Amino acid sequence: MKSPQLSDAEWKVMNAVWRLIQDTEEAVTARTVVDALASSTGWAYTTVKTMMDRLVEKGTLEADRSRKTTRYRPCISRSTARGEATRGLLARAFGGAAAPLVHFLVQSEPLNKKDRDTLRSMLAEQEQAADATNLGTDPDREAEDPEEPA
Amino acid sequence: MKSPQLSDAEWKVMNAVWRLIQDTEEAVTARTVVDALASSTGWAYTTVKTMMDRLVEKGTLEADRSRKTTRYRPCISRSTARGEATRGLLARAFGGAAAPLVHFLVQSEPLNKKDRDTLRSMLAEQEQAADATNLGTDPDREAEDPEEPA
DNA sequence: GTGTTTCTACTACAAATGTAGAAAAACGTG
DNA sequence: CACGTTTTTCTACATTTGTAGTAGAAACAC
Repeated sequence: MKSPQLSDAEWKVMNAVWRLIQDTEEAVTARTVVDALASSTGWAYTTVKTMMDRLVEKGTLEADRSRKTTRYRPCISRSTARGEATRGLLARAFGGAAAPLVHFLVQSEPLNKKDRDTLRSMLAEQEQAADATNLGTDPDREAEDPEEPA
Repeated sequence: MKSPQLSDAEWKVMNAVWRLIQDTEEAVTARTVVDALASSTGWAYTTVKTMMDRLVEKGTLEADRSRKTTRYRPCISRSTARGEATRGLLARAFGGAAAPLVHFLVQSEPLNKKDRDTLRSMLAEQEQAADATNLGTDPDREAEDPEEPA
């Protein structure tokens, strides 16, 4: 079920596919992807084709061979892939806890006003959710602090 | 200068090294690391040793051969490594922009009260910094929104 | 239908990663 | 010092990733 983590080059391909699909609403050909990547990577047709076929094997892309030229479409959404990659990073580098990564990100890359506002309202919502859950509960105990496993 | 991205297994080793160093304040032997990883990975001595030596080649660990048994110590701090890994993820999967990842994280893993508070005060600080910078400036223009490159 | 352009399928091959065994070297100790 | 215990060094080997060439099949262009 869990698609394997994408490699660097695979991300480039997938990013192109997601973008193109979004633009055209249509499954894309390898050629389209090659062209889309040409300026940034300069990859040969066969290079991209090889990667796309490998991605099909991995279940990340799906190939539609019903027409003259094979069309590809993602099997997982960009956000799913992002989620998996993020969980991977969290697991590998942050002991699984999201908070340190959030802090790190906000620290290292100050957000602009819009993002700050969005974030604040997300926090407010969580505040509410927490309040609701914790009515009549030990007011100090809200969420454990997962520590890196030994 | 930029240490290469660490692989999964390498993160496990480095995590063990950072943890042990923190505990003991002393450069560690391969044996110590093997033992520390034994329960979670079951790796053979030579496996760990190989990885540690490769990490030395990569400049991630430093070997001190002045004593009978080689001692290793990290060449980069855990936070530096985390930063690099995070930048890698941002570049690969989020078009380089931190905000979407922050939102994603906060959404997918609600923060506890302490973390929320910390985060809010970080935001407040950035608010202030932004205000200070923007005195007498077009009040709408604060930070551009980097878009995924074509 | 013949030539030209494009695709597909295979194959290749080097570097990196994951995992470890074997043999040699060094250590510690009776 | 001879011997058992660790360490170190080398070597090995399967997989995955990055990158592409070739040859034959298909499709297109007239």
